[in-house]
Amino acid sequence: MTDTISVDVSPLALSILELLSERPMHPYELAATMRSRHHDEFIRLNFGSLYHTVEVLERNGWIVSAEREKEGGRPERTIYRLTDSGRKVLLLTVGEILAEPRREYLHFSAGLMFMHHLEPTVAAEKLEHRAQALHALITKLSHLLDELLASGHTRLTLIELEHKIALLEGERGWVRKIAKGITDGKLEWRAGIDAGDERLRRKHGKSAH
Amino acid sequence: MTDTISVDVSPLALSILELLSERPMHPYELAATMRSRHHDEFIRLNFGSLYHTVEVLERNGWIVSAEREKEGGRPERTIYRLTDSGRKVLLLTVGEILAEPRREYLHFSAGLMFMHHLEPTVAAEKLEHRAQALHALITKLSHLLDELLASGHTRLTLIELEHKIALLEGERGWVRKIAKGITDGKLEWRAGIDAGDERLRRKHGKSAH
DNA sequence: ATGGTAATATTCCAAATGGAATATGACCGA
DNA sequence: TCGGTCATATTCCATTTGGAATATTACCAT
Repeated sequence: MTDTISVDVSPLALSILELLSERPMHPYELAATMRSRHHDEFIRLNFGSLYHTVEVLERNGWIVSAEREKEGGRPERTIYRLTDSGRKVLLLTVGEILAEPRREYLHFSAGLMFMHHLEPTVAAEKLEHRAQALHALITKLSHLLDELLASGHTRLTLIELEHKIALLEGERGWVRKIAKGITDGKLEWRAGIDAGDERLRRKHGKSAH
Repeated sequence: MTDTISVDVSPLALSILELLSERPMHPYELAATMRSRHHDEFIRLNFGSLYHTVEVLERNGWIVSAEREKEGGRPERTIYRLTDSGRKVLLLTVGEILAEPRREYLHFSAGLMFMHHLEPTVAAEKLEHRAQALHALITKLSHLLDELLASGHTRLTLIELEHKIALLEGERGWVRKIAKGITDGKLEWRAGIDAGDERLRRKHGKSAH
C-alpha cells in the first residue's frame, strides 16, 4: 500500500527523469534535447532551475552522477543516469498527472476577473484582439503538427501539441462568444453585489471600540 | 507613445491593485477579502508572496502606506492605498492580459508528453479517472455558479467562473475522446521517430577525438 | 595564424514563492 | 478568572526560479 503515496515532482524534474530514461546525459544536453523536441514549449526551461533540479533529483536518489568527463576538448561535464527508484517515480508521476486534475492558475482568469474595470467597448476590443491572436497561433501550430505527422512522427508523441491546439480552439470560440455578448449587450455591464460581501466583512475592521 | 510600454504585473499584484482601487486596506485584509470572494481559486495566494508583493508595489509607487494604526486592540497594521499611477497600471494590465494570449504551462501537458511510457490500458484508465474527476468538479462549480447568480451576483462578476467551467467541459470531452481512441486502438501506441531526432543530435556528444 | 562569433557547459546571484513561526488580542466555557 | 482555542496580523526563512555572467572550445573568414 506504500505505492499510493504521491511524490510531488515538478514538470521540469519529470522531463529530466524522462530524458535520462532514454540514456545518460549531462544537464546542458538535457536542455538542448528538450529544445530540439520543442518540450520547452510545454515545460518552463532555464539553466538556473535545470541545474538546481538535477541536484535535487540526485539528493533524492532518483538519478546518480555516472561520470565526470572532459571529452573532445569541451568544458568538463557531469553525466547523470536514472536509477531504479527514479524510473518508478517517473511512471508513478505520469500516471498521477494524467489521472488527477489540479488547479491551474491562468493569467487570463485574472484578466477576466477584473474585466469590469474597463469600458465594455474596450473590453470587447481586447477580446476580439485576443481571438485573432489565438487564431493565428492555432494556424501556426496546426501547420507544425501536420508537418511533424507527415515527417513520420506518430500522433502519440505529438499528443500534447494536439491537446494545445484543442485548448486554443476552445478558447477562441469562448472568447468570441463573450466579445459578441458584450457588444450586443447580452452580458450586462454592472458590478452586482460584491459590495454585499463587503458589508458582511465590515463587522471586522471598522467597528468602534 | 509612452503608454504602449507594457509593465509586467503578476496576477497577485494585479489583484492587490484591484482591491485597493475599492478602498484602502492592510495586507491581511487583502488576503481575507480575496478568500471571501473566492479569488484565491484563480490567483495563487500565500502570506509570503502577499507581503512581499505589497512591498514591491510600494517601491514602484503604485501604492502608498497611508497609515500605521493600532486599533481595537488588534496587532498593529499598515494600511495601503492606490496611487494614480497604480490605477493606470491596473487598467493597462487588465487590457493587456485580455488582449494578448501568453504561454501557460500546464501540468497536464507534461503528463501527456510522457503518456507513452505507460501501457495503453493503464493510460486509458488514468484518463477515464480524470474525466470522472472533471465531471464531478464541473457539477460542483456549475451549482456554485447557479447559486451565486441566484443570490444576485451578475454574470459579469462571475465571468472567470463561467470561463473555468467552459475550460473544464472542453477538457472533459477531449480526455474522453483520447481515452476512447486508446482503448479501441485508433491512437497507435508506438514511439515514432523521436530517436531520429537523437541520431541527428549524435553528431555532438559521442563522436571520436 | 588570428580574431571574432557561435556553441558548449556551468555557476552565481537576485528575486519570487510557499509555508511555518511568531505574536497579540478576542471569545467562550468551566 | 483562568486556560484553551480561534481570528488577526506580520515576519522569517528555506526553496525555487529566472536570467545574467563566466569560461572553454569550435568554426570560419581574412
